[in-house]
Amino acid sequence: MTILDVAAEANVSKSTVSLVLQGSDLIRSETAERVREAARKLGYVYNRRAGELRRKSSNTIGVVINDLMNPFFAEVLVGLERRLDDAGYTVLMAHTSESLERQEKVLLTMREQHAAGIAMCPVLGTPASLTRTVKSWGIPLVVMVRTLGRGHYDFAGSDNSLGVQQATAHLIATGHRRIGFLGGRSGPVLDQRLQGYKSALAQAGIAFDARLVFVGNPTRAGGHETMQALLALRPPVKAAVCYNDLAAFGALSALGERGLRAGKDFALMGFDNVLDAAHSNPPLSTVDIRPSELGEHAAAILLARIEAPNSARQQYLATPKLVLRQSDRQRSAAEIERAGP
Amino acid sequence: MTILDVAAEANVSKSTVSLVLQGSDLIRSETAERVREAARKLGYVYNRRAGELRRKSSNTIGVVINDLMNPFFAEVLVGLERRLDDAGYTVLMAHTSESLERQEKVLLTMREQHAAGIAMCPVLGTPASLTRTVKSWGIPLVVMVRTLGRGHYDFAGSDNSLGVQQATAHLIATGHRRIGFLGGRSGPVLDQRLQGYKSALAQAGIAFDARLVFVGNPTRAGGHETMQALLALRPPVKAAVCYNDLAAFGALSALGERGLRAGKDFALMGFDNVLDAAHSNPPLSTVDIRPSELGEHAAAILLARIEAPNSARQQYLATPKLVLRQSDRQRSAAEIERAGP
DNA sequence: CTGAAAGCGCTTACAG
DNA sequence: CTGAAAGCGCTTACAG
Repeated sequence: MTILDVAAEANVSKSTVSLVLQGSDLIRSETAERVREAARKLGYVYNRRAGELRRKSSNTIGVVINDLMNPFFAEVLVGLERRLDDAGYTVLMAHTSESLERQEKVLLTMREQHAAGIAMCPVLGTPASLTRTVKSWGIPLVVMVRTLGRGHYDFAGSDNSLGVQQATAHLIATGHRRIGFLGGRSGPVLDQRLQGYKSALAQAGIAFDARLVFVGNPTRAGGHETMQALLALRPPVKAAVCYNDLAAFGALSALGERGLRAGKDFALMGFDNVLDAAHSNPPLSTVDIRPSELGEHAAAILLARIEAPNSARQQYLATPKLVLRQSDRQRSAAEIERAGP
Repeated sequence: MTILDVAAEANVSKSTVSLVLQGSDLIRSETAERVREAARKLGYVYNRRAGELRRKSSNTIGVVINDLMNPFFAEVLVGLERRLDDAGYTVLMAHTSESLERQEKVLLTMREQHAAGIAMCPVLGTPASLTRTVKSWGIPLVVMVRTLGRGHYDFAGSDNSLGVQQATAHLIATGHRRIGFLGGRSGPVLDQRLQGYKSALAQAGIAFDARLVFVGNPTRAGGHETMQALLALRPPVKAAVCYNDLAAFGALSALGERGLRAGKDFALMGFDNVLDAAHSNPPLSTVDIRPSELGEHAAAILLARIEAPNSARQQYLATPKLVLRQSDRQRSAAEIERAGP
């Protein structure tokens, strides 16, 4: 079932069929209608592969995600996909599970498929040179969430430093001076967020205390563990900002196990504002970087790059916005101090 | 940069290059090595599109997911992708957001791309005839999670009725007789789960009370709302089984807002056992259907179907297993009754 | 073991 | 406005 069959059915040449299928206005409308009718009748389906081979173009865009289990990335992906779909592209999704090996494999596949572009959240430990490598393949690339060195590449992410600074400053403003930092694996994002934490402390004239920083996995389990460690400290710490919402959820769970409740006995801030944050127990106060919007911006950047391969470098940095729900509320620090552990 | 360039570089014909690239043993190893060396030197990259066009085969498998924001589906997807990747396939992922229109569009794209197979969680309201339609395209299909009528198609899902029955029976065994059912949008899965709820009640000689069933969205927000509605009932209800974990998380949140805690003041059961359930506040007791394993089984079924298009119908129904963490624990029903609302 | 030739299903100048 | 012809980069019988 090819264009030739349709041509025969409609009594035209295959060029005519091709033109009609592309919506060209070179063809008289009666002829076009006859062709469309024939295609419909025969149940013809376009062979995109053949078309793309000939035209040397592609309408698929590769998206590589490092951790789908984290709702943050799932939300980014959904935004990205929505935008790409609207633009008529198809997404070839690949999941790397933080494995560099898988990432390389996946990138090769996308190259073999002649992806029209690639959007990727690089795996931790990705060499900064990767942006150049992909560029050398002639495939437009947008890096998401995690920066990849100081190179010259399109990027969509968030102002991590500013966000954590705001969260920390908020906690300070409500009376806390000993504030923990929980979760986060080493990488550019952790560096940036810790940076924000430190600068908020500095601005308030509070000395940075490395013993209050607990690095772990940026997962629920990691948040749970690090909160347990934090709670073991004496004198007790009553406030913390988390690397991300996922860690905060784990922290909420650890607090609950001790009979403590964020928003009453403890002040806790997340980061990301994933959808789940609105209905955690208690609802999480966090830093909103609008994940799905981030994905949409990444898509827009990539599409623009495809249009204009040599235009200036593009960048989207979500401006963080505090959203205060319940986990940060509490009795005043003085009250908590009086109440004791 | 094609096979012809490599052929020239290695002083062989392009057929030879093709054979070498396919790992054929028809070629003398010295020649093969020379070819591989030339390819490496020139930075040759295989044009999969051309190869597939000629061979009339494909190594991409379409995966259509209805709701990526639900971690359950994200986990299914991860399992599926892992297995497909191991088998050398590439996944073309599409997200339908419960839109029938998008589902049709996405399916057409997969057809145009000549997907080697399709794995899909159908959107609510998908006509049962879809399985036949896809079959008529000659594309192997495995349906996941939601059944599509009584047709003859490969399926991977879970025994929903049995799972909810176990959860409900567990609550009954711990002394409850008035048990709510929360969340779930109408569709085959809800029917099956409600069925399990009813049969557990029936087995215990408890009359079904429609006023205890609150249907809503199978989301956190839905769980939150329906729990609020349940809590408004008089006399108070102290136990509920949820449509899924997501609804249970929302329910946990609603309880918390009232100063209630599941596992102490209320007995709550989820369904799915998503990763998050281990670290919710409190950790959720639920019905484990091993989501990522479900995805792996779906992949295996699809791969088997691709191998043997005419073999017997395949089916995987995850056997549910109760996992009791904390949300179901509580003072005995008698104690709760005595304590009052 | 290796090469010459046809063909997968399209698109795109080029004539007419 | 429409058709004949070449070609996208591969694979695969078929000779030799």
